[in-house]
Amino acid sequence: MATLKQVAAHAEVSVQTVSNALNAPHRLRPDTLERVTRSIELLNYRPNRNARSLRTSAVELIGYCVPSWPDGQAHLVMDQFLHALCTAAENTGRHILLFTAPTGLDGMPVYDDLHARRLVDGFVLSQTETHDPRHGWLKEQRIPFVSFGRVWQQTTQPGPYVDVDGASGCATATRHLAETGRRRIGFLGWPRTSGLAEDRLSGWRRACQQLGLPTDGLAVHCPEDTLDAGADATAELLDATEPVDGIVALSDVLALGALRELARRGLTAGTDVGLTGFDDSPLASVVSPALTSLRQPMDRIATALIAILTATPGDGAEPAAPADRLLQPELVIRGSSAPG
Amino acid sequence: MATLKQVAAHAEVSVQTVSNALNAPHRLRPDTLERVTRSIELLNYRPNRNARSLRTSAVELIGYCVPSWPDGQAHLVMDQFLHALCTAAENTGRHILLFTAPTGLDGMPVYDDLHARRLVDGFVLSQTETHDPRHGWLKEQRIPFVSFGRVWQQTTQPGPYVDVDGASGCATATRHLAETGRRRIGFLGWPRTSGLAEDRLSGWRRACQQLGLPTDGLAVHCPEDTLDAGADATAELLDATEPVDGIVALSDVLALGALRELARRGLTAGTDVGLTGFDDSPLASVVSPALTSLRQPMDRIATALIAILTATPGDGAEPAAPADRLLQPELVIRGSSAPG
DNA sequence: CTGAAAGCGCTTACAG
DNA sequence: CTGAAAGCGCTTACAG
Repeated sequence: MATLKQVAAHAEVSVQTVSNALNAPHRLRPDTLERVTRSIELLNYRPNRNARSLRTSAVELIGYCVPSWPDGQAHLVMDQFLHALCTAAENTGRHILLFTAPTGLDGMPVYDDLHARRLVDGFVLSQTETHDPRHGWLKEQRIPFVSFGRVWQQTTQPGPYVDVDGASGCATATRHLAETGRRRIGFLGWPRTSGLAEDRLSGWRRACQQLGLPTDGLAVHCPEDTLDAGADATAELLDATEPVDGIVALSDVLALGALRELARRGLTAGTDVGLTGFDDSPLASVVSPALTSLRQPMDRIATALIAILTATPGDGAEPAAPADRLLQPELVIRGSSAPG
Repeated sequence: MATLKQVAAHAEVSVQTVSNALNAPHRLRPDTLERVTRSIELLNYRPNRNARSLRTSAVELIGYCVPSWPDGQAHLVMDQFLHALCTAAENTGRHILLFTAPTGLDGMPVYDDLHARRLVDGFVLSQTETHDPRHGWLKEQRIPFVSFGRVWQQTTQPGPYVDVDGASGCATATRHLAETGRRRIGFLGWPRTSGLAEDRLSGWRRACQQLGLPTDGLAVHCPEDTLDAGADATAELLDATEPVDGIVALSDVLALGALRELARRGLTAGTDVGLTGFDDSPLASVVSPALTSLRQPMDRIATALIAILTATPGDGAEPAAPADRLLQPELVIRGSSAPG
């Protein structure tokens, strides 16, 4: 492995000049730059990142805690997110360092340690929970971070974030069902203690109200995000005196539960009942009829996360406008919401 | 941030002694160690990893290329694999660095660069293709790596690997179907140019022969790993003069295609036809009936990968026996193979 | 068992 | 525009 010194000797300049050729080429005279560049290529020189990091105390590495899930509950769009995050990081010359940590406050010593030992410059948080305690802790420790997802605090969000506009997404899905002729559209949600659930619910309610459609008794709060819960809630909506003809589900899993319950009753999604999910997970295109779902714009999310995390205070690209932090999901229309 | 120097001053010893307290505590007198340890804790000292890496030229980081998939084709068990890999790496004091690269030989400059700049010590390869060119290239460059998956070369495997015993797994699945009363068991595979497909096919064939069951005309090679391909192949097996009553599918996706085709014909998996998949992906437990599938032992795979990659030549833990490199998948039995 | 010193490979004021 | 020198925070032979 060639070093800076060897390149300098080969090009007959000082090491400082070689360093400049790499990091501030405009400081060199064109002919010097040319000569140094040739030596660099000839010797196949690559700067040692550890030496650089030691000097600059920036490692260009971003920590991401790989979520663990209770048995079977896979994170269905994680590979999309990770790929997007990786690409966005690489576009700024950085990389993602993966680690595991206990959930909640118990995991914070791990974050602290990675930062203190200078394995990472900062963190991207995801799997953000309602009232997630990590954000406040990191902020207090002055450890750089950015969150995918809001903590849904009453007060202000502790630290920067990017999120998907779930309310707007569910409103879009609701309007879509209305446009395909549905007049009684139910909502499959989670318990109201979840900020995310509340947000998506509000979008459905707002759209219904604007369209003059009923909402009373049409929102069911599933105790957990499982097929069974989704199926049970769907049964409830179908057994009502006035059954629904459309269902906006807060997640693909709940929507799949709805799909199962419909099939069990001999009903067809898309024909008898319009149905939409959320996340556009791999499950959505696998079922039959395929599931209409709201896709999170992972590339834009990742780019925004990295941009915020790596923004140097005072470079003008300061506090992103709220609109930049709340990205719109895209409705991917499939058979489950075909015109009835 | 406290440095070694500051800790040394506080404990009234040399920096060398503090370093030893951390890396070779047995060299210190107990009372010295005690005093130094107290200073370390008091000052909340954490060794700077960059300085250490610069000196030792080992970064304790392992590169993993996050796969990108053509639209929709998600890597359904990637989150399981990544979590296991992360945990295994952390158990040896290491971490995973994520990166993206073009597939095949085109990506090798990225690997080379990460290694040359000392961002990683080596690589874990997955998504190993039949005749994967990466292995030979890395070996030639003397860049440390270990592969999840075999390259299926005629000659010897270039470099160390860990893999799942697909042949044995499919034999197990076949015997399982036979035990539940199936007598005519088909196989849903991929084209025979795939080493992995050939391996799994051989397990099915071997088991059928041992059980005295027919195999002639019962293996279908699906052109691609999609639901449609699986459904078409299943139709072929069911439309034969003597239709099958059992199906071993090489992947969960193909099995899901089979499930769809069965349902379309009013047949029920588990009752009319026994069916198994491979991977135990999140899809398996979501469909109805749920899919019996072969689960890859991710924790053991990851542990073996890291152990092989980080084995220092000459520490006795040398060449793993073939048995340690070929792990057995576990048959997770669900409704699709319920006794008929 | 403990310490003084060199050095890993860079970057960065500071001179010239 | 270019160079000599200091220093980032560690570890590692080498003495004592």
